[in-house]
Amino acid sequence: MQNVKKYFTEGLIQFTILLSLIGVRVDVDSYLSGYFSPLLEINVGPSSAYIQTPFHNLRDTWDGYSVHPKCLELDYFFASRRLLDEVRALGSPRFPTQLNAWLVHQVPDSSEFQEPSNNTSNGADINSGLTLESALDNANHSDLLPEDESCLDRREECHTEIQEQCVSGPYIVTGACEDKTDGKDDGSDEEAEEPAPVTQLVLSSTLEEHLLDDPQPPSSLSGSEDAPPTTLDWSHFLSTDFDDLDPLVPQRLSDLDSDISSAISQNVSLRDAMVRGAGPYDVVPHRDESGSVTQQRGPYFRLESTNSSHSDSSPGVTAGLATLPFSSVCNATRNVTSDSALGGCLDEAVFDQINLLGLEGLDSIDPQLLGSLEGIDPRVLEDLDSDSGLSLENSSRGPTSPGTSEVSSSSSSFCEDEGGATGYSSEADSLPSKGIADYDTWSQVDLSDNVWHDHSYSSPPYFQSSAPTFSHKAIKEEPLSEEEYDRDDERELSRDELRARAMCIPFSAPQIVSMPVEEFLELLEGQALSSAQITLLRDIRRRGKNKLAAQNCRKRKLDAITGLQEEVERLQAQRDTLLREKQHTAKALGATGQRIEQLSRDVLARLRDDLGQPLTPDRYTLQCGASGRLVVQPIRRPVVTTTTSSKSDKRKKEKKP
DNA sequence: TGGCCGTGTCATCTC
DNA sequence: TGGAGATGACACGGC
Repeated sequence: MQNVKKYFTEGLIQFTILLSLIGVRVDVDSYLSGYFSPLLEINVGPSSAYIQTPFHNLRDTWDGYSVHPKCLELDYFFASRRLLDEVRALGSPRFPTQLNAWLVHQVPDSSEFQEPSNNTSNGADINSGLTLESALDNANHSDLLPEDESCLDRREECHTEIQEQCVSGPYIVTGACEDKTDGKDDGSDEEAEEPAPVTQLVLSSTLEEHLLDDPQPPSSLSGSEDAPPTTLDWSHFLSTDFDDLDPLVPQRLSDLDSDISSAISQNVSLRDAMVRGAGPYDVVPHRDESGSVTQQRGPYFRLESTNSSHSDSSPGVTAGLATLPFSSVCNATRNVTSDSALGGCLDEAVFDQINLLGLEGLDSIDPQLLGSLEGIDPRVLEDLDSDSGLSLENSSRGPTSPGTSEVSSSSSSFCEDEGGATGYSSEADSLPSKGIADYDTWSQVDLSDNVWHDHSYSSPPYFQSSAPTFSHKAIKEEPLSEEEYDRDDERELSRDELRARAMCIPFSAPQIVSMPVEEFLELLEGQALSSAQITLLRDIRRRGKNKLAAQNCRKRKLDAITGLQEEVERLQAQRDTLLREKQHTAKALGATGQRIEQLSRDVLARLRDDLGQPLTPDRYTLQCGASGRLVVQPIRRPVVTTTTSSKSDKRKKEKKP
């Protein structure tokens, strides 16, 4: 029973859509007890959930029907979703048909590229039946004219898609691609080369077959003579209620033109078009004259903009309101069947979801990327945020570093950045991370790449042997090799080193500097040192730390200077840019002022006063009111009072008292 | 030989 | 209150 009901409803849906295509409106809601009510919504017009415009107010009373009195936004939105599911259940969506609709839609546009003779036989007839969009269509064509070979290439790609889809027709072939039309100029031989000749096309509707047999262009099917009453109602509606929509749509026709032109210029790819928000749908209102009243949802995305183009031709209004199908041609030619009609709605719904899926796919990528990034060392990621090597240095120092707690992060890391400039503590900090064993090597191994200063500290070899009781972690590192001992002996020792040696202090300067305060205090207390030795140890430690601090301070200073220089350059560039913009604005303002002045003169020259004399700019001026009205006003010259009169007045005033 | 630069060191301040 | 860091100022050596 469920299947029977399903088939019944499906057939009813198709029949309803077919009727709606020919202008007969059927309220399916009353038959389908609400479950298939979305069909009515689809028939009625665009979903306000998509358009986000107040046009649903008009839609509610459109054609005398009260569509959905409550919760229009959500209802339409979910209705579209339900319809999508239903159509999916009905069968596979026919995207090729929809694609052909797009291509057919391009027929009048490409007619500009065609020979006049082609227009007479193919797509030109489509244009012949158009009345509403003549001006807009011309604008589109004018926009298309400058299009170069890229557009042709796009059309060739489009043509390829047609062939691949194996669903094509004579109008599509001739209209979609210019090269194909050229081939038709040469003769009908080109058609033989078509991989999908017309006779081999499989069409899903009898009407389509009729169209194929009938050389008459698709638009003629829904010509003005056979236009259903609904189309007339629409025309009447559009012509009468348009002014009411004016405040709702402040955009101008030029905006629509630009949109349409852009949409046409990038028309070929269906995916692109769908992603772009169904831009080509804006173009479609051309086919409104065809009379098919299928409530395509084409204008959903662009309803706001299309409605704004209210001026003369009002094709945008046609499209926007309704719903008047962009694909009237395709509807008339191919999508007249229920499948096609559903496909018109379905395809958008499907592609909406595809777009959503695409976006969701992006979201789904992130975890993958994150997952792939999991294998990366977190420190590397931290480096990306680190503007300097300071934090890196801290992380690389490792727990075995004796100076981790003692030496500040900035100071120790700075020495690493400097390539081991002259900081012993820096070397002491960096050594463990580099696998260098002992602090005694700190001054020789790495530092001297760039700078080797005499003031650097080093501990003599005998310090190593003479400090067996020192429990610092650094001492546990690998001992110095004999070569390193020799080099340490050979190199010139600093003053503190010499003093330490002279006073038989059993610790190296790096050890003294890098060890924590607690250990240093324990060292002073537990080693039974003399006061001179303690003072020297404190001085060594103080000077060593101050050295690192000075290095850090200098580096920060350089960084600050560099940053300020960059800031200065950036601000100078910004200043130059602003100056250029100012000049351009001044030029534009001057040109506009001159143009306004010229226009004022022209207007005044055409006007006459009461005496029949032409108005001169010296006496009259044009004022533009807030309402946009242009008013001619006489120039009021200020009364010039001479100095003598003012003086006389003063005298009079003085005499009066 | 004087200037520049890098570095170490001191004095001072702040935390 | 002492330690540590920051910083200006100075000295020194190398180029």
